[in-house]
Amino acid sequence: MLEERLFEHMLDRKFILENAELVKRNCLNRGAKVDVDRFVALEEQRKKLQQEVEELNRKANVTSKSIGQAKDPAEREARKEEGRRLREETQKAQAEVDALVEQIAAVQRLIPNLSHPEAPVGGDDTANLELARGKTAVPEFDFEPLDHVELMEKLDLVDFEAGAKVAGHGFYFLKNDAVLLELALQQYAVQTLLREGFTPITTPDLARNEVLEGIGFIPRGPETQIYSVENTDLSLVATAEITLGGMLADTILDAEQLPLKFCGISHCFRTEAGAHGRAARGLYRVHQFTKIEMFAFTLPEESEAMLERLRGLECQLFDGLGVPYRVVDTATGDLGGPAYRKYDLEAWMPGRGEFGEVTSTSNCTDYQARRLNIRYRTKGEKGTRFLHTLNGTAIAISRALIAVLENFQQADGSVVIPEVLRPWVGKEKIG
RNA sequence: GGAUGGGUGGCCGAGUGGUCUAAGGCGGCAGUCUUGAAAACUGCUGUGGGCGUUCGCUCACCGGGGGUUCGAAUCCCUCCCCAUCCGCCA
Repeated sequence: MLEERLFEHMLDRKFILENAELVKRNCLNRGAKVDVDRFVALEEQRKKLQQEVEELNRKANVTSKSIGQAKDPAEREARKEEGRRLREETQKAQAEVDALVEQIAAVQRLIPNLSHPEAPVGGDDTANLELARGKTAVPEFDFEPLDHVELMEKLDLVDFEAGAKVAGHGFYFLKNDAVLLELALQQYAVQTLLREGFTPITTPDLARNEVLEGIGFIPRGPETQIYSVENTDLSLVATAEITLGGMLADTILDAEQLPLKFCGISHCFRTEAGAHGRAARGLYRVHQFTKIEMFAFTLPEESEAMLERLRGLECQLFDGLGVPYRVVDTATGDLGGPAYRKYDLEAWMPGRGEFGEVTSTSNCTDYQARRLNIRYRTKGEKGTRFLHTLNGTAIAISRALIAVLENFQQADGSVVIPEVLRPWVGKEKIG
C-alpha cells in the first residue's frame, strides 16, 4: 500500500513536499547536492500565489462574460475597464509565479529518482555489490594473452590510425572478420530477443534535446557526454534508450497493451569528455559504436520483475557467447539520475586482467515517463497514471568485441569464433 | 530546397471573436430489453491542477511560443510537425 503511493507520486512536487526527509536522505545516498528545504519553501510559496492567480482569473472571466450581455454602452465600458484592471493584476501575479516555477524547476531537475531499498548504499562504483558470476569460468592461458588492440592489429581487424585521421581520436574502422563479427553479434542479439517477444526497431541516431532531457541526459551541460548538432535542437544519441523512450512521448496507452518490449538498433555517440587516459585503450572507450538495446514500458507493479527479466536476458546472451562475467548491483552513488535500480554485467577482459562493463540494465520507474509524459489508462478506472520504463544493453558491439576476442584468443594468435556466432560469421576461426 | 493544404478530446471530425458548459460520430462504460449474447433504445464518458465533509465549485489546456482584445480553437507574428505535388538524392 505504502509502496503503491510512493510510486504514484514519485518525485512530483507533491511527493517531494510530503516526503522531504526521505528525498533528502536519498539525495545524500546518491551524492546529489540538492537544497530540498529551499525547494519546499519555494513550492509552498508558489502554491499560495497560484491560487491567487486562479482567483483573479475567475473574476476576470466572469467580467468578460458579462460584457457580451450588457446592453447599456456606459455599463459595457465600465465593465471593460474592470476587466482590464483584473487582467493586468493577473499578469503581474502570474509573472511572479513563473519566476518561482523557474527556480523550483532548477532545483527539481537535480533531484534523482528514489532508490530501491536493497540497492547498496555507497558513494561510487567501489560500493557496487557482486551478485553472481556467469556460467563460463575465467580462462587460464598457458601463454601471455594479448589485449584486443594487439590482437586486432595482428589480424587486420581494425584501423585506429585511419579513424583518428578521419574523425579524430576515439574513432576507428572495423575491417574484415571484425565486420562479420559485428553483424553476427547484432543478429545473435536480435534473434534471441525476437524469440522473447521483443519488437525489433531501428531508431534515429539523432534526437531532439527535449527528448534527451526527458530520458535524463543534459545535452548542453558542462560535463555532457552528448554531441550537439550546431544550429539545431538535435543531438547525436548516446544510446537507443533515448529514441525508444522518446518514441512514446506524450502517449496514453491502455493497460492491456503493457508491457511493450522493444529491441532497438542504433549507433551511440559519446564525447567521453574528461575520460581520457584511464581504460581508454582501443575499443573500450570510443566515441561511436553500435548497440542493440532492450527497452520496456510496463505497469508500475511489473517493473521490478521486468528488471530481473532484462538482467536474465543479458546473462543468457553472454553465457551463450561463452564469455565469463560477473553481475553487479550498482551502488546508490553510481546510479545516475533516472535509475531506481541498476545491474551491470562486467565481462572478464584478459588483456586488462580485470572485469569491464559490457551491459547495464536499469529500472527507471516513472522518472522518465513523468518527464516524457507517457501514461496508461486502466479500464473502469478514472484518469491515467505514469507507466514505468526500463532499459538494458543486449549487446554493445565495441565492448562485446573486446570480450570475445580477448577470451577466445589462442596461443598462435588466432581467435576462435563462439559457436553461436558461426552461422553468421561463416567460419570457426579468425587467423 | 520550392508550392499548396493541414495540425481540435482515446480515435474520426464540425467549429473564422462573446448565449456557463467544443456540434456530431466512433469507441468505451452503465441501464432497458433478452434464457444468454448481439442488435436496438436511453444515459454517462477528455487531461492535469486547486478548493470543499458526499452532491460539488473553480483554474488551465484546441501542435509549441509570443501578440491583439474586457474576451481567442477562431485574428496577427513566429517556430515545429504532418500530408500531397515538384526538384534534388542513397
